[in-house]
Amino acid sequence: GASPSAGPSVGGSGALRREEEEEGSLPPAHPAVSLLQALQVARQFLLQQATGLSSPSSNEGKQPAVQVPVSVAMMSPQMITPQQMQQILSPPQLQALLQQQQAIMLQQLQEYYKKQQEQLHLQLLTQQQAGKQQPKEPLGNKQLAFQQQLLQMQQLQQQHLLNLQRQGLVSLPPGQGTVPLQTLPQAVCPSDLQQLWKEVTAAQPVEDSIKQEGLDLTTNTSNSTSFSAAKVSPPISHHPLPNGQSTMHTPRRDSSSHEETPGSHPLYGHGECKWPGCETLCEDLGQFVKHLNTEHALDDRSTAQCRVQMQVVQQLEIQLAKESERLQAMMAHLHMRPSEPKPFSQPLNLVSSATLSKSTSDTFPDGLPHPPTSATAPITPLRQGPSVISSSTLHNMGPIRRRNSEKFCTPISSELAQNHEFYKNADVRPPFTYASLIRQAILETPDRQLTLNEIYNWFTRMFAYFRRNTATWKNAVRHNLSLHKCFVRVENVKGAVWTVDEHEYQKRRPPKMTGSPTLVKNMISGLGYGALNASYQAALAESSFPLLNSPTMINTSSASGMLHVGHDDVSSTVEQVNSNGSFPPRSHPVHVKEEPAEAEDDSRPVSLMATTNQNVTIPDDRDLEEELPVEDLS
DNA sequence: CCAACCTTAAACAACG
DNA sequence: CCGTTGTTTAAGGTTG
Repeated sequence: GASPSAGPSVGGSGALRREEEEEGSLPPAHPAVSLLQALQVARQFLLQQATGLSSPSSNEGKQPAVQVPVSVAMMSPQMITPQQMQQILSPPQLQALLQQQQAIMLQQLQEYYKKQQEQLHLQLLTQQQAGKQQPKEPLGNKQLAFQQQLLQMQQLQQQHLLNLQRQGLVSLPPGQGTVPLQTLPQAVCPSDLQQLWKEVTAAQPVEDSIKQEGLDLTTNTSNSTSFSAAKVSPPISHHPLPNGQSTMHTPRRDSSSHEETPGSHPLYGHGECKWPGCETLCEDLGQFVKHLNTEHALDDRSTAQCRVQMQVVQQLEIQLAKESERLQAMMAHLHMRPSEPKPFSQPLNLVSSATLSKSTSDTFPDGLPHPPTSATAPITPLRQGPSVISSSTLHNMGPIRRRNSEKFCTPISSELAQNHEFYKNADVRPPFTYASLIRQAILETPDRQLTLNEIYNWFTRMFAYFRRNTATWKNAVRHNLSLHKCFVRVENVKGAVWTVDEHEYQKRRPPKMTGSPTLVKNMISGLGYGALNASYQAALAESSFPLLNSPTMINTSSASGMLHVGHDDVSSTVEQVNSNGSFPPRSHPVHVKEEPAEAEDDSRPVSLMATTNQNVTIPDDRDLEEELPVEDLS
């Protein structure tokens, strides 16, 4: 019995190590996988809401009890991978296609919304009647569940539309539940509304109208700016519903806030910038506009954010589909027939969403110079998506492993910084390699060293995705730690910690970046338009990046500062930035090798987190756990 | 088609 | 003995 590949090989200590290890790419997500992810997101989302998002996880080791039936994985349909499409089609074709696709998607989505709403209402009505006429105990629970489902649907819709708005996919939803008809921006003609309203209530014709609207979106190619006129409420993405809440919550609630802001901007609300990840305070619209143009111009960062945003939207769409499916199953189970289109009793989000789009696009908030847009202009044919990122988005959402994206387009820290909220809650796989993630985790800490377990915790804390298959990714993490030279293990009092040898880590980057003209070309065609420069900056940023939790800092000081600094000095930059995090100036973070890592207690746990996390849904008990453990040997 | 990368899986050792 | 931490090796997939 000779073991096939048994190779305990005691001797070789790292003999095989390649000198240039990379972290460049991202995980190869298969189409099926991505779908699976989406489904998982949906599930988790629901679970979170359903459980009132209070998961009593006291220790880091245990997962918050979110179990996702693997069975879901079976449901992945066949689909053409974006990658394949990319191979087959030329960039222009791709773009056109993408555009088309989005239009269709939107359209379908809206129809979907509508139908779902109808059905839901029907259900409700039926149920209520039934409930009145007969006590029917057993139905109680189900009904609750139902209503919850309904609420979730609504939320989803809201969220989705908001997201669409945020990225300019949709001009603006007049009603959309959050905006009272009266306060509709001038962009929408009342007449249009009325007509649509009629159609809507007529139930049948609605689809047609929606279709028209959907098409409208596409045809409307000439107008470049989409995120112009809109009074949009700030993303109310996460507000979990109280568990058993049964009443239909009218979206009204935030409508008031809109009315308060006269000449508003979709990205501006409550005195702060609503750009994902950025909560910069701006006193007035003017200031905000200025801020927008300086901080969120067309650069790599914005692009990346846009991409993620698109991802979010996609996830939500899929999620919605999934939930709807589920809902139907539920209804089927309860012997309710979602047929017979019945006029609903109250304005539905979805309806209003369908309403929108029409004329809105040309409206332009006067105060908006819009330099970014102009930069985007070259991409004329595209209109409905953030064209700049569209193609890259294509990569990004699919199975494609865009190794370049990390290096060229999306600095991990930047993307993370802006979207950690997203990754935290959505079960999507972060587009970074394990190596870069690990590094990020380590660099984030004041001492730049973490125990394995702390790294684990960081993963689970920062990414919903990593709350799932722990065995797998933990193994991968360990694997990466061992494999890459840039990760240095340091013996410590309380065990061993891992540090990053920035030098090593950086070592391989330059060759990669300059090394392949193909990549660059690809990138240009993909990202296009001035992204090259951005890529450079991205690489820069990636190399030197710190905390994700303080968006402000990243937005301004680090990002801009970085650009000016020059890539050679990354390390110094790192130092600078990190000093922000308040840690004892350690002269050579890199060569920590033998240090016992004396007293790194620097107890400043929450400080960073506190800045941004208000609405984080996930209770990190481990957070404390993780921060404290350091030996407070007084 | 190949090489380079990355991820995943798994065997195995050292340690507490 | 078990679980964690580290190391290695191998295989499979993607990309250039």
